[in-house]
Amino acid sequence: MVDIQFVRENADLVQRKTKEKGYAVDVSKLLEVDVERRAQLTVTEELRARRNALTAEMKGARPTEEQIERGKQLKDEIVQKEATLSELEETYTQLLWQIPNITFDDVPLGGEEDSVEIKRVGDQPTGATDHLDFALARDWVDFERGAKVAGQKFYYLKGDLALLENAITQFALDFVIKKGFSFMTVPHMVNSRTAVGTGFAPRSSDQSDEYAIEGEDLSLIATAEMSLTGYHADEIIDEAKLPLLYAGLSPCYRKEAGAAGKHTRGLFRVHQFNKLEMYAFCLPEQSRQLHEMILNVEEELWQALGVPYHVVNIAAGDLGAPAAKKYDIEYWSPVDAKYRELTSCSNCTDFQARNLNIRVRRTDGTIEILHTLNGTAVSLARALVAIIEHYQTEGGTLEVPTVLRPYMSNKSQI
RNA sequence: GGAGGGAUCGCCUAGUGGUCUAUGGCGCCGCCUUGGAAAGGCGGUUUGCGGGCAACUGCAUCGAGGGUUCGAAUCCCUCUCCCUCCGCCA
Repeated sequence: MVDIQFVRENADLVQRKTKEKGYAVDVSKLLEVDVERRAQLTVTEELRARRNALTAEMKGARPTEEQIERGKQLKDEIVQKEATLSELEETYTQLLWQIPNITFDDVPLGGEEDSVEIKRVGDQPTGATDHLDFALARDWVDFERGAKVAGQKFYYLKGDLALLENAITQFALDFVIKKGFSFMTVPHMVNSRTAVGTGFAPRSSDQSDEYAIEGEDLSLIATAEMSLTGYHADEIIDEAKLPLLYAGLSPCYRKEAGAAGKHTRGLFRVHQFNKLEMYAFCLPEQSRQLHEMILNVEEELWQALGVPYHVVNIAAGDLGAPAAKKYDIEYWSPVDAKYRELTSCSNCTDFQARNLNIRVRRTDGTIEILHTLNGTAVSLARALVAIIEHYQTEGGTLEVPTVLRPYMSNKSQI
């Protein structure tokens, strides 16, 4: 959620930014409820103060009938006021949680088409075999049996392709560790507080892209970002320890509801894939720079893998609620002759951190909400698509990118 | 999955209905003392939301939520997590 203090002081700005992101939220209604709620809170607190005073008065001696009678009356009033208060709180919270994170001013306005290319690296070759046809011909992937065993969009990776996935993972892992990220494996399920707090599940309603475990307060993670964000929930971290850089490896589970019509062939959009995610907890004043740093790591990594790409500054209307700004790296697809999403890198500022109560204690003792960022190092299924499209040879084999060879028994071809 | 025991302000800890506006110790901060330090003494030290220029002050917070009561850290219920034992098991 956003900072209510900020909303109070910048109502017009918040309303505008919210609209730009495509959210229909009545900010003035929220502020109205906020005022009511605070007034009710004051009244309730005064009554509680009177109750406390009465209790103090009764200390030591046996309470008189008159005192108990006064206490009973106070209690009734308090119960009444508290009921009204909690109703107001609920309305208030509901409205507040509808407001998405405030975008930075360098985020382009508009929808998906309005995202801005800010950089292009590599050339734009065309004419390659589709990754699925290529992989099927080598018996590297089996969607039919995936469907038999689990359902549509589940798959087996086999043989050298499975080994290649492993090699990419190892390479990327070594790469980000050198960049200062601490590796960790993470829970593959999270509770609803974490799912909601990270912005992946709505606060009330089961409309979610996550797979929920029936009868449990658990969902399969859609990304390690969820587990990584929750890692420091309810903690106050000393300023000197920031930024904290983590890299989490996990499978990602997505229902991909509503993905019909989008590019869905083969491994590009599936229900389950592995991903190595970079994550940062940092001081508010560090997050802009760290965002660029994480993007830079992504770029270096994909340059090392030799895949042409461009970087896109995602437009406001295409941003998720938690992000203040997001860069996507899209690789050039020689099959489709266009750029396709490969990685993503978001600055969520204090939005997720406020939800999950993650704070920093400054050296002067003050406490504030810290900032969080996340960025894909490699999303393995898509990485395989990109590499198959770019490294196929005329002989029908796949050249192994140079940097991956040490992780592939030094093979140059598979 | 079963049985039992736990969860208190950074850490340890006292606390079975009003003297808890939560004890004591450790750590930390400030002051006194000192040539300087240590020891010692005095004071302070959870977090959140309010009021006040400030000194200061109100409410909440003893794992979470609900209940009983004039009054709950304390009693009751539900849940979460931790420990021990049993069962199961990579």
